[in-house]
Amino acid sequence: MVVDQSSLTDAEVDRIFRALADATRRDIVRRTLLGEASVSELATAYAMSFAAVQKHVAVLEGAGLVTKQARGRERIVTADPDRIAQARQLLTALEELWRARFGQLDAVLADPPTAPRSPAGPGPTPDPTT
Amino acid sequence: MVVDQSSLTDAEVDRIFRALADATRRDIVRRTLLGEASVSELATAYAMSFAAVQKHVAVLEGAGLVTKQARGRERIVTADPDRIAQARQLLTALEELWRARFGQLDAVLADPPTAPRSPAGPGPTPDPTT
DNA sequence: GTAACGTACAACCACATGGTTGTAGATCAG
DNA sequence: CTGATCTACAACCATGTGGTTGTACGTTAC
Repeated sequence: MVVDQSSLTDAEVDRIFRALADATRRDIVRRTLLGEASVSELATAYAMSFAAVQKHVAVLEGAGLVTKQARGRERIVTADPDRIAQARQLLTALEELWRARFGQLDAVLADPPTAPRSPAGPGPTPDPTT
Repeated sequence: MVVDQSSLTDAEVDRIFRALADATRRDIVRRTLLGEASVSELATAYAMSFAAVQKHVAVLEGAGLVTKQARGRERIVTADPDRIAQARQLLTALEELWRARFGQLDAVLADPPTAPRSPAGPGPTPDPTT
């Protein structure tokens, strides 16, 4: 019932999910959710070059999942929980869409005289040839 | 509170989010959540070749987001809402991780009999010794 | 000032991805 | 059987991705 005003472009959603489709980046999100960390601090945690971690952070930043702020010569990375919530909301919306498939149930309850139909949807009649 | 035993590999999570990082594939998931559809039926909905849609379905299938079942010469595609729920749960876990940053408040409320943990401090003193 | 540190960025490489076309095999309709 | 449909799969191409190394520049420490 919560009408979510996502206002996310397809391209933005692409970037968000793509950014999350990497274990290193998910771990960076975890760490920066728990507490801010500089890029170099993050880099020490992974078996890859500093530049590689830098790129991962850039991908996360491009997806809006983290933000960078300058502090002296360091760049402090902080995760944005709202962005994650938006992503989660997208998945929740999908699940609710699925629920709507059986949601004729509500219609049935509101419309008793209707014959109990199978939730096969607006497709052709199921033809089990097996 | 509900301890979800996802038991998802990093590689699996990668595949799930990567599969969701494409507008066409997300739309296929939507359609097949609402009702089953053959690959050729899906293909008519997009401005690309049948083979391209076939590949998208294969990516979704590889991620476990949809399943294919043979029906005559057609392959019926059906989305798996459980898989989507798993993905959502991963994001929820991240958000809860963030909440933990602001104190064991929830932990205290949800875990009364346990001895009071040492106040890890909600301040910016992260020391994630993995 | 000099050296070390943290970052940015470019160039490069191997490989995956998203698309195409083409060919071939099953299956349904006539 | 013949033809149309649906699918599978291979080959190919352009582009993106994840990693590397190297260089340059601002900032901190001494």
